[in-house]
Amino acid sequence: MLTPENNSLSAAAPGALRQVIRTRFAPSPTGFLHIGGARTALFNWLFVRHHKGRFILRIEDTDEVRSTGDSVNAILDSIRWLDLSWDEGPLDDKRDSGSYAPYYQMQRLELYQKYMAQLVKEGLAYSCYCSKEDLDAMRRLAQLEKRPPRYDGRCRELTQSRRKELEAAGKKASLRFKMPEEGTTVVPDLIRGNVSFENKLQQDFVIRKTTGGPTYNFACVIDDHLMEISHVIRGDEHLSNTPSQIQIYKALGWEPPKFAHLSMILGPDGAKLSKRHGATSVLEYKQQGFLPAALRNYLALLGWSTTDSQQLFTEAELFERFDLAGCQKSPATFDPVKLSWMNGEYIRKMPIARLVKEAEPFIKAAGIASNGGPSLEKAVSLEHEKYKQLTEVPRLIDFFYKPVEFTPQAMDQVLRQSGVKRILVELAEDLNQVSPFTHDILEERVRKFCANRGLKTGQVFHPLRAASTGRTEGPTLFLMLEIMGRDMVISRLKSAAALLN
RNA sequence: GGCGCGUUCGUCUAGCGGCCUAGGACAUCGCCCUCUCAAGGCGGAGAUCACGGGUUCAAAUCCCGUACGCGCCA
Repeated sequence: MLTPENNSLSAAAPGALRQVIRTRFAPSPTGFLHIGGARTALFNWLFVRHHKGRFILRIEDTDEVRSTGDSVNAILDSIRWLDLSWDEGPLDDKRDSGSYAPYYQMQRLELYQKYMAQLVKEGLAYSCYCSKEDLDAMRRLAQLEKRPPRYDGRCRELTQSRRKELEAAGKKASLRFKMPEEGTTVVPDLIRGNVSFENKLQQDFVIRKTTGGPTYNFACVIDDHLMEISHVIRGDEHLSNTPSQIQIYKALGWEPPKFAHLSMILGPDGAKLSKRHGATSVLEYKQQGFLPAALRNYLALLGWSTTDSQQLFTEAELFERFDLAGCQKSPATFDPVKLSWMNGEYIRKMPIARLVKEAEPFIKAAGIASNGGPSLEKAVSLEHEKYKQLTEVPRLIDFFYKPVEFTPQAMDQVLRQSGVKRILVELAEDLNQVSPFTHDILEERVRKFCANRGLKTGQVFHPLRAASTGRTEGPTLFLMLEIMGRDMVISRLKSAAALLN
């Protein structure tokens, strides 16, 4: 049971602590966490880490039909994977719930009701008995008369007795907020400057649905205030809602937080990024072998930049350099190619042991078992500079662990060339004498092999690679042979030779 | 439809009145390195700063309008 008394907030004076930077990410659990949401969460998080404030996670689950527990889990998993640690929010084994709990809106209904009652009492909100049909008719008429379709305020002045009648007739009521009819509401936005809206063009918006639940615009205000959010950093799509919210703050005698509206993320065709553009869920990026740090770095650059256009940032640099002033007003197009490049940069900088650890799930999923072959560390390190995504690791090392499969190019362009069979047979014999079987000795030996026969190095190197890996591309040859080991190399040379006539 | 926001290389962006013959990054092209593929190094191409008017000695930068895109309301 939540009452103002046991809500610890009543002890803390709202507004008094505003110098503490507090931001929040408030997703609706109606699906997975998508890239746009992740970017919003990231900016809130970076802003807070820069200012040494607190990052709050709040679940806006008041849409009873569309909200699901699975979505909550998917979103929390995504945020955890991205490592955007929240300081307060849904309980988690190691996180403090904070003193502003609960963080699920459905558990805060009594709080909303309290402030709804206050507004009604002060004459700032009123019951509206219009049915969906009434409202539809109103809209159609407005369209016919070429007026903007907005609620005409007809229930504002209902008499007590009329109200009773309607209620007796079983009419369900929503609660509407009385918007001021004159003046303008200015939204001071940290990214866009002052944006003003004329009050007479706004409408008396619903704050409580007929089902009894609060609407987004209302719950959001109550929570942001009670949770002492200092900066509301959210997507552009909420800018038009902000004047309504500011009026609620005013009606309740509260000081609004600072606002910052982030530009949207678009797909390659200029439309808002969505499923038809490919992967939009954060978890899909995990599956595709992106590293959280790389995704964070890439996302940070979508709509934010420094004056020197720095591209790669350590986490500490991001904390230090991030600010709202560097945020872009215009929307940004998501570029998977650049993300991929950046991920490659992160992989290259990663110590090999760490890379192996990160890549292991992908290696296992590809059916590669490391027993019976070289160590994964050795195999993976050979192509360290080549991976852009973790998903590429298995197919660049699998020939160490699986039977050789010859690509058409390896067959046609290399192995089936004349004289190759003989080279392979002789090479197998020659390399069998090599000791120790190390890359420098091997290289010396093979070069000598070429010189003795008057062959160009390429005439031998390429067949050697094709025979031992089945491919025309791969890691640096002699180091690869060393790691493969004498037995495997010799036997592969022999069986490749046997394959040729 | 009304209101709001936006518009610099294909993409992300620097730029906040003279430093801009517009800088960086990804992508692209060429060369070098080289046993292949990468990585790396060097270099090139790529933006009439959406368009049209102003203001100013001077505008990508300030003001107004138009177009287009997007968002919100329904």
